[in-house]
Amino acid sequence: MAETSDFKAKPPEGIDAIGASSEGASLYQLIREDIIEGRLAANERLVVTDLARRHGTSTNPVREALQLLRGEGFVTLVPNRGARVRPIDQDFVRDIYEIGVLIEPALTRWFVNMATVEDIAELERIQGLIEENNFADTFRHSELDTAFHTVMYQKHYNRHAAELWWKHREVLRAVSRRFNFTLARRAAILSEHRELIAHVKAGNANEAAELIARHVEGSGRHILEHMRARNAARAG
Amino acid sequence: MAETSDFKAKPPEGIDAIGASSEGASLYQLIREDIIEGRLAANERLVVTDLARRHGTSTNPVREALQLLRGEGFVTLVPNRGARVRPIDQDFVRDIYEIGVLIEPALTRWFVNMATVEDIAELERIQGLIEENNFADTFRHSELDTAFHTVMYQKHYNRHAAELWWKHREVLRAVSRRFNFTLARRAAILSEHRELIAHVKAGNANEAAELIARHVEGSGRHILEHMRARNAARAG
DNA sequence: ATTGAATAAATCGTACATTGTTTAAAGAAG
DNA sequence: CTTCTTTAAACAATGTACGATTTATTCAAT
Repeated sequence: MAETSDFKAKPPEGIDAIGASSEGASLYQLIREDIIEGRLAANERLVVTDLARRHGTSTNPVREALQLLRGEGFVTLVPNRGARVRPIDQDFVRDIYEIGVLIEPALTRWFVNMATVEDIAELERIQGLIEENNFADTFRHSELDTAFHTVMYQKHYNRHAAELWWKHREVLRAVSRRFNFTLARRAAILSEHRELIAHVKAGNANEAAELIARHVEGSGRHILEHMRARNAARAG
Repeated sequence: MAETSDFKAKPPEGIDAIGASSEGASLYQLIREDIIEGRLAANERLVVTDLARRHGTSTNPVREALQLLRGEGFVTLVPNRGARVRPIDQDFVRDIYEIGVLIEPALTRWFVNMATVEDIAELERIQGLIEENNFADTFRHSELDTAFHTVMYQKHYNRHAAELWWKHREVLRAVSRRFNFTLARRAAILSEHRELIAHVKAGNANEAAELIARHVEGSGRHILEHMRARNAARAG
């Protein structure tokens, strides 16, 4: 019933019901995307009047969007000196994937103990689509992969943890979109997902948690290596 | 040399260099305090014009402060319907202390491997003050206890994790300020701190991490039990 | 009692005034 | 002539005021 196109990755239930003013909401999203997609350079100044002109609004919605982004950590503000893009650099990526390594195993452990037949079927269905796609369309892979993990975390009782995961996920997804998956990483992703499903079916919570720790660790390292390579290429 | 009064708990280095406008900054802090201290009821409406009048400013700084608070998760906003206080209830507390249980052991493990003689001396000094105070002044205990853990986490390379810890810590501190420590909890805190110092001295990272997990778990449960008791008292 | 229009209230966007910061040019000292 | 200081003007952030739009409330009529 759920079809291919359903996989525009959406946040888990009850998360991030964006509530800025209508103008502000879109502004927030636009600026935020520009930051995590890398269209705005690290530490670039965000001049309120410029942004307002560019988006055809007055300054007030821009100011509110910037405060919102500051609260979420994507922008730094110095009094009377305005806002700057918080750099999404290697440190940033390392910080958040390391937090993922700590949190996701706990979320996974709970999921394994609570998973229904439908949950497992859904995992297998998505995994089927992932293997069918087989990294041909990397964007699609990213969406499917996110959907896979969302199935596991979306019902978790700890909404803070799930929300944190989602926020970090969005950043990592945006960053990794700039790179290609290595063959080794592709193989690891597929086998780890399959193994994970097996653990879920068997109810092996601890094994699943351990596996997810490795999975997240591997994903994080993969992204970091790509970033390092690109930085080296730029420097050289 | 550092004296008693030094222990107004301050955030670790490089964290939360508050950067709203001067008016906005104080507004942000005031509203935020009102929320986590419980002076503003759960789900209470935050009317911009009221807040502006009450604090003697115009509406714009208030709006920006609210967006900032929304970004940090203390306020919910619905377009065209304004802001409400996000309830800091048992779920909220459980969520964030559980995240602490996952993150703090990792921070601790790193600290144990990196601790200098000065770090350990500082821990012992603070622990001395904690035992000297012996919960006579509960506010002072709270400050000292926070300082104790800040020594461990402030130098950690993962600024995101440290920042997260600090944000959660502030909330838990505010909530627990409304309750008294049980005798059992007092004993546990003192002995766990002493044991922790011993582990740090011996370089037992794993034991220290395990201990911190128990420590945070115990602290969280303690707060939750108090909240439950009070809710029961209110209902009955 | 329920619906619907009138009224009140609050949010949201725009425009503007004020204050602080940055830049660049002119002048003084070496 | 170069370098440093001073100063003024452009620039941008912050705060205020106000009108427009949306939502909530009241009260009358069926």
